[in-house]
Amino acid sequence: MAGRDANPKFVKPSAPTMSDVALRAGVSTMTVSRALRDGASIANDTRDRIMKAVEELGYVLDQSAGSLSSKRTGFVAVLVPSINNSNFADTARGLTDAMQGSGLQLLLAYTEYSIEKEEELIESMLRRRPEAIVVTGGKHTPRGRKLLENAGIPVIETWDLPPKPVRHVVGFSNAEAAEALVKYLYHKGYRKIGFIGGTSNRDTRGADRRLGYERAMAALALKDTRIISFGTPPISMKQGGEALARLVEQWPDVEAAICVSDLSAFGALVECQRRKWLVPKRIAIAGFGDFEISSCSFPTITTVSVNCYDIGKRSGELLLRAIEGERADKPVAAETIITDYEVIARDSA
Amino acid sequence: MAGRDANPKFVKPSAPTMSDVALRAGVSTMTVSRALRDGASIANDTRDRIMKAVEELGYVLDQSAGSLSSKRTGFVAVLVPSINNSNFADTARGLTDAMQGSGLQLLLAYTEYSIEKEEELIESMLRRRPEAIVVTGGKHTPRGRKLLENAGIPVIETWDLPPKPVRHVVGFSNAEAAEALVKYLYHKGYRKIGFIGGTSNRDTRGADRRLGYERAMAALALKDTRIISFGTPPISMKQGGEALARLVEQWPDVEAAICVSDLSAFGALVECQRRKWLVPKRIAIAGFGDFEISSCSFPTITTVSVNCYDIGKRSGELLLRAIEGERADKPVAAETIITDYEVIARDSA
DNA sequence: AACTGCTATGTTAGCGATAACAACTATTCC
DNA sequence: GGAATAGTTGTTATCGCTAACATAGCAGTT
Repeated sequence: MAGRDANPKFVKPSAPTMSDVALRAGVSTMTVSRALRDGASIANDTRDRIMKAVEELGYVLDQSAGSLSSKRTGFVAVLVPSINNSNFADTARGLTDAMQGSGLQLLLAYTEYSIEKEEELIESMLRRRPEAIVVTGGKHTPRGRKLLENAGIPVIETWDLPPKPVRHVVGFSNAEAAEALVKYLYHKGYRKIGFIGGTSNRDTRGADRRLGYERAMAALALKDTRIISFGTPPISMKQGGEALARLVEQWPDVEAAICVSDLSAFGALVECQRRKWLVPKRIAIAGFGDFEISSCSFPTITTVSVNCYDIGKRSGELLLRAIEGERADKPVAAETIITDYEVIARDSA
Repeated sequence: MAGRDANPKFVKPSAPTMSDVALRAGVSTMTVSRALRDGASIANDTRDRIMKAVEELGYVLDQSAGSLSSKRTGFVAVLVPSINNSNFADTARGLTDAMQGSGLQLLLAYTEYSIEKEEELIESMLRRRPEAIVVTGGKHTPRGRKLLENAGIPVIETWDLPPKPVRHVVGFSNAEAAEALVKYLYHKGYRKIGFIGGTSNRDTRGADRRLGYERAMAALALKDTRIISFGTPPISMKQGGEALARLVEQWPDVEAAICVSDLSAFGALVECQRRKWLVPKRIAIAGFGDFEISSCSFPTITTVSVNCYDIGKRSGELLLRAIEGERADKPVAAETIITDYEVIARDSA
């Protein structure tokens, strides 16, 4: 036995192709092709014979060959900043769910919050000839944007409301949502409100939230902004804690802290617990994103819920319509879907 | 202008192909093909001319066509139970990082903790002719397993140590890790130790951890196991809290609770805070997975760190070697890489 | 001058499937 | 009975690229 396998002329048997199946079932490859998709008219016994041959040979359709001739790859490219962020993971899940049963396959990649990396990924994704592409945010490198514009496929920008969208948009205004949060705190009586975020503008959504904070403060005639920029975005729980420490050190009178995300808000909250400070009595804390932890921590964290899952779901639905439109040579008009956000009042502020 | 566009005979210009580039640069397609990959010998001015044509036409290589002829798709299929779990997200990140610059593209999908769904996904992944496939866990449907065995590509099972692996393995024994945690608690003086997990065996790693708990209890001659099964796995923070409530209701004397994951452990911890119970004085709490929250909560949570990122990273490295082996027609021998786990003693137990 | 060896390019023949059309059977209907 | 119709199956020609081999040109060697 071993000797036979050790045959120096032994060649690895290549995977069976459609012709192998056709030969075995006594039909043409075209008939096999039809049998393996639904919708085609095939005699029942022919189909059975083909399926038997498929089974016996362990044949698996080669879709890359198929898509070359059909010009439909069935791919949808999706770029998110990070997958280690449950917000974007939720969006990815929404997309996946929306595409269930459509035969479409997600091509997922992470930009690591960098538009240069995004440009690179857009190009490598386009090489796979996706039928649509979903990106996060509306800020791209010039070449990145050009690649998207010339891709000849539906493009969806998410998680933002770009002033000049490439085509479709599913998102919300991060600035506006942050403003709403400031106004909520104002309404609750807080005046000396601080903001905790990352150091750079790499995370454009984070930067927009800070902008919203500043705008709202100005609108409410609260002149003294208190901004702590700390850590490379996205900032972690731990960094949120450190940032809080800096905030209260720099402005001991601060009454409330808005954090760029719930993760940093939780870190800030824990820092307070460590100091045995009562939240919100000693200082109020608010987050952004409505992560699971905010509804579960003690005290629960006031935050802005942004329907991450919905962004994905509705992008998926839009994308199905858009792909259908392309296939039927009737491109759908550019759409902008604005998703809800909502200030979730909880115990921390 | 509008009139010209409205031309009923207007046909959407199809994307430029390699021949368009070749024509424009005055070379053959083969030369273009060579110019677009590195490593081939090309005169500098020819390459420049080609690149100029590429630029002008906005040409993007069609890799699906290329891989048909080269028989290298550059895809690596990865199946994880869920992407909304930072443990698996970390593994995915490790894989991505390991594959940086290799030109390989991840095909990621979620099994939702179901091996039936996994089977379905294995098949649809194989249709894309990946060059390797990474799955989570060692338990598959019979057909799923057969598909993996006959795929003719390197297979890596992760996050587990299957008794009969398909081929390569990168993981650790969840049961053993849970045992280690029980022994740690025993060492700290706890005897009445409970376990909190999900209801079904769908999450096989969760089930293995429970098994390890039971084995360790038996080994330590602690006859009374206290197991709460609650919620569909993976159980959430909130469910962890409810499960703790049930645990102490059913066994008021319980001294320590091991939770199937850090998320449920945090939920349990917060439930204690809500009751104003001191942790670990009133009851000790331990988790599993070393999620960020465990190092950041107050008190910090004792847990088992399982090197999720490393599982991905090392899988990626193994996979690169294995793919290289296949390409060179020298398949690498089956490998089992056992990753570390470590009980992280913190404040909650 | 003839040979070797190297680099740069072209030619031909697929890769494995599907689109589009052709053709062949039954069946139905008048 | 013959035409029209519907349902099945086959034929041919790609899809856009790359492997493998062929070839041309040139430098260096003897």
